[in-house]
Amino acid sequence: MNYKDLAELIFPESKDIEYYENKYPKRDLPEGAIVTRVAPSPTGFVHIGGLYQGLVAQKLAKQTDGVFFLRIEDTDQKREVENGIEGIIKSFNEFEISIDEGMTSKTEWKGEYGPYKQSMRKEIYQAYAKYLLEQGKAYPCFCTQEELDQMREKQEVAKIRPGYYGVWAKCRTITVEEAYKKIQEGEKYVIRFKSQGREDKKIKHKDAIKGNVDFPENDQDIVIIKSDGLPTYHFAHVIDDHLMRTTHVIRGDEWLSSVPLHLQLFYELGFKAPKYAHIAPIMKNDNGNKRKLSKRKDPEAAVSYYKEQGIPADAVKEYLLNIANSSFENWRRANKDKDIEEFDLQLNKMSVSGALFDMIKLLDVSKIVISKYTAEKVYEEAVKWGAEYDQKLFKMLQNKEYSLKVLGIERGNKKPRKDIAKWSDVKENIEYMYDDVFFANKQNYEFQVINDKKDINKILDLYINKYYNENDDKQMWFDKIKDLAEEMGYAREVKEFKANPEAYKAHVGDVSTVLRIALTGRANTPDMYEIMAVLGKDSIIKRFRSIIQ
RNA sequence: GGCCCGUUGGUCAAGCGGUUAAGACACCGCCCUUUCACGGCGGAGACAUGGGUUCGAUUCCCGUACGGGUCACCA
Repeated sequence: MNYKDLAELIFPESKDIEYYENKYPKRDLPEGAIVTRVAPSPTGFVHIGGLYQGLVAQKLAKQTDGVFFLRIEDTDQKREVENGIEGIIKSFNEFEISIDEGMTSKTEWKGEYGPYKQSMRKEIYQAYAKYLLEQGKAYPCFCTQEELDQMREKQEVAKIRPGYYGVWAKCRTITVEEAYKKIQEGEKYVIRFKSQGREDKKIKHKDAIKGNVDFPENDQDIVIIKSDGLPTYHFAHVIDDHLMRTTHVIRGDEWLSSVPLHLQLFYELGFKAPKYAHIAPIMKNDNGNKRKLSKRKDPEAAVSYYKEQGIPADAVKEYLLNIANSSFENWRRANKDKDIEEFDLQLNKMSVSGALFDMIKLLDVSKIVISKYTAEKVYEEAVKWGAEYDQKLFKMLQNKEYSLKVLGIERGNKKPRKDIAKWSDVKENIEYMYDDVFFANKQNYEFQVINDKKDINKILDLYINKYYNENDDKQMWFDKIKDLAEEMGYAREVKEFKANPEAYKAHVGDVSTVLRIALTGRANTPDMYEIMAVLGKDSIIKRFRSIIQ
């Protein structure tokens, strides 16, 4: 009896690995094209870090005319959540991080290297496990959880490095006959990889982001096939990225210390190892300590958060690119209207350590992004967001023609306003422009320099009855306000007033402020000429009359 | 604890043996301006620490401190 017999007993149905090697041939791609992937688990939560990694991986593939695919890593059935896969696909769609290959629904995929879901690849992993078994490079292990726990305890007490290795790897020395018998008797087992590594020897690894990193060799006999027949992450990674012909594995740096194991697995299987790029996580300051953005504690860790808040996907991507390559910011300034597709992302310029997530910066980026949108685009996005998250806003925007005018105020010129950072800002920003909303809200007119009731009444009265003409151009319009100021005994120029403050009650700016507050209920607004033009004469008169007593 | 990695203003970060140590966000002031925003100009603010190496270290080496990651039949 030999290894082959044992392998045959364990995986009688498995195909020869040649079958898979032929089925998934080397990709025919141009020189320098890279193949990357994003490989999340369907836990029902899409982390911003996952999106970040996906964005980086996708850009790199696209830049080189390579391939970017989405693989679902669902080998831990305990963690899988209903609609987890759909959620992942939806998120990548919403952020327009398009995949060339991969799952398109829970059961369907596109691409020639599928299935792109690990639970559907069970037989593939088993074929390779069998291949290892046949060569004596893997073996069944019958240790129970309790035995493993006890072993660990002993190791801890004795202050020995924990793990299943060397003399501690009990099942390593079980004879083929014995193992055969146990399996026939129905004993539970896992398949472990028989490591040839030595802890006292070093391996060199050159990471595309972290640079040169030396590690001790792996000497742990890690589990490659769990008792449920599914592979562990390590084994699935090696098999999948080999068969899917991934050239660059871009993943979170929590995997960095597994590199010796992975390299070893690639080597023992006879595969060429891919290049690795380990991305530092996005962190958060928590009482002076840095920690990864946490699913439980930080709402902004979930990609869904950005949608709920109404922060455009474009803005989130720009911010993420900022973190990825700080040169992006300079590029953006020099190329204000270019698509981010044109930015050349470089792995070796990525930070080695994790950046703190900066919401204020994100919002700043977002303001700039939105300031460049057309009124039409702002309108569409705001309506879409409102429909889902804010009915009042949604209703307010029903009149499209009017809303476009409102959203078009000071938009489209060389120095557009930057006062919307997220769609949830829109309502507060423009609600006073809608008569029904304006009059429904209680206005607290807090007049400032000029606060004499009689003067205010007179200013408003004179303005609508004597001065306002909706056909005036901006110059004429402002001259009229100056005339009004003069008539009322206010300085018609601010400079005049400053030069001679004793001569006047106040100045034209203060008169304007009265008009502005009466018109909008607030002291700070965009250009008043444009506001009046959009509101129209009737509304202006109605608003002023409601104040004049 | 072992093993890896990191540490430049509040934050993101350029830098790669000799620099007045960039820039962005945030902050402050001024200008522009009928308000706000935008824009322009200016300001404050940093090389964790101790030893080396060197004519010279933010940059190279070692230690210390601090921070992060990892040590599963989870990914």
